[in-house]
Amino acid sequence: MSQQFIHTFLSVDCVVLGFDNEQLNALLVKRDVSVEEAGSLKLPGSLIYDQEDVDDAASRVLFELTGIKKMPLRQFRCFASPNRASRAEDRKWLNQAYQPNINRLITVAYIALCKIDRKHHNISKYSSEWCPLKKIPQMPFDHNEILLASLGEIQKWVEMEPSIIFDLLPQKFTISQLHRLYESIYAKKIDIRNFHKKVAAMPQVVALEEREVGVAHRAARFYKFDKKGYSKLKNNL
Amino acid sequence: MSQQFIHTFLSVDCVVLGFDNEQLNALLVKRDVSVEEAGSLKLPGSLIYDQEDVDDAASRVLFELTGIKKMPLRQFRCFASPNRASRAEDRKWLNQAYQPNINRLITVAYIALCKIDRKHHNISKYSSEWCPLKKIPQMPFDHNEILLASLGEIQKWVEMEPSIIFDLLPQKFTISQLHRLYESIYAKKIDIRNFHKKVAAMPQVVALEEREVGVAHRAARFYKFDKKGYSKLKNNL
DNA sequence: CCAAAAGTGTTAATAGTACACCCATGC
DNA sequence: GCATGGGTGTACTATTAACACTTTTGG
Repeated sequence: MSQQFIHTFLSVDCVVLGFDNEQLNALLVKRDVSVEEAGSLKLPGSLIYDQEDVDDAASRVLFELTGIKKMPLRQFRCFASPNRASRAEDRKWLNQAYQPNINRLITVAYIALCKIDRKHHNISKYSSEWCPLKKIPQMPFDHNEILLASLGEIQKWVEMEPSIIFDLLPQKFTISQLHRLYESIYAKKIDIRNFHKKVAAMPQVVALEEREVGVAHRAARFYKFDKKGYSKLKNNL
Repeated sequence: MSQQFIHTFLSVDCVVLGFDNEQLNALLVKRDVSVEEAGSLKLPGSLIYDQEDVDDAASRVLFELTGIKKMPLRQFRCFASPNRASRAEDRKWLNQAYQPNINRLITVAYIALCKIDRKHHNISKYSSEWCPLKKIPQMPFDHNEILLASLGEIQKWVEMEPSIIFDLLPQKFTISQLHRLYESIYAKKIDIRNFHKKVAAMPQVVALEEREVGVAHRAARFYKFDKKGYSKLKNNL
């Protein structure tokens, strides 16, 4: 009776998104062993420890693989198809990277938003790199599926908690950066005049005196996200 | 090295909500062994099988414990605190119900919406019963926490996919039933006249000729949810 | 002076909110 | 005839969507 129940390893995988003023990028790690068949780039992820909550594991793994700390991480789904780790090359890699005879692997997927200029040290045996969403290669396991699913989640997340979008932008940003970011996330055109109006109505976005320099057109004004103003706003609801 | 990674059982737990024209109820199961310390009512849930996806496991477990089939089930979070199954009475029950030495248990939580008049057979060694949300007892593991978390999810779910709310109502329902249901889910008063207007603007809610009989006041009109009209509407977007 | 992106207002349509009285029925 | 819940309309406000030209700057 008892062996019919699953007894398994559990992993976390993180979809870390960054914005390069043009498009959304995902942070992928390069595996040191060459498993060409399934591609060597994958989502940052690893097995969780024995006495560890999954949420803690996600933070830890992200730090270990990319050097990134204190990222807002959001759990969004458990991927548990019985076949998700059954391709020969994936099993081979699991055996090399962890231990033999991992028969099945269930993963809990997370999303995180990251400033793309943030340094991601290459701490471990992995190196990490930003990859534009349009150029995502074939990845091992169901990582392509996980990434795809995460894109729907981020829209919902931003709608629920609009302030997180500023985690994708540098400290100082222009309205058009913010505009392009909104257009990327919602994957649609947003009228620029209505957008200015909308931003003007956000007390947490404050204009700075500083402007762009050295651009071959009218210099754009910089804005910053005012966390304090934002929490005040929230508390007054 | 390898023993630091978790190697664990995995369960699913389902929060099944029903509406009795007054308030939301959760479907709980009664355990056959008496574990009084932690209460004998719990969320329907069980371990998943070796070759089973978690989503499939949720449907199966719900059927096995309550007799309910083909419920829209929505995964909403993985609960994995290292201590969630470490209370002595919970471990004792796990040992009795499944097998000895389950050291830790990670669960994937689901929400489902159910017509409360739907018969839930008492198929297994469990019997199931509806329990008003205001009278939920102390439950084992972190089931109280899971139930609480699910209530936030259902609001979001209904906003995203309003048609699911009709899964909580009988085939024929009155506007005030629907009204009370909205008020329960959003936990706030909704103006009845504006509500009538809102319902009138929903092409998928169609008025029937039939009315209530034998009530000590003006008889209310019945309405039904027109699935076809609804999908047509969605496809035209 | 030209290319390139920044910045700026008005109007119309839609959705949401507030609010109070008469109607039908059983007892 | 009275208690109980069913059903109805209007006016105000807020939000969203559509739409085009002038400004600044570097080259």
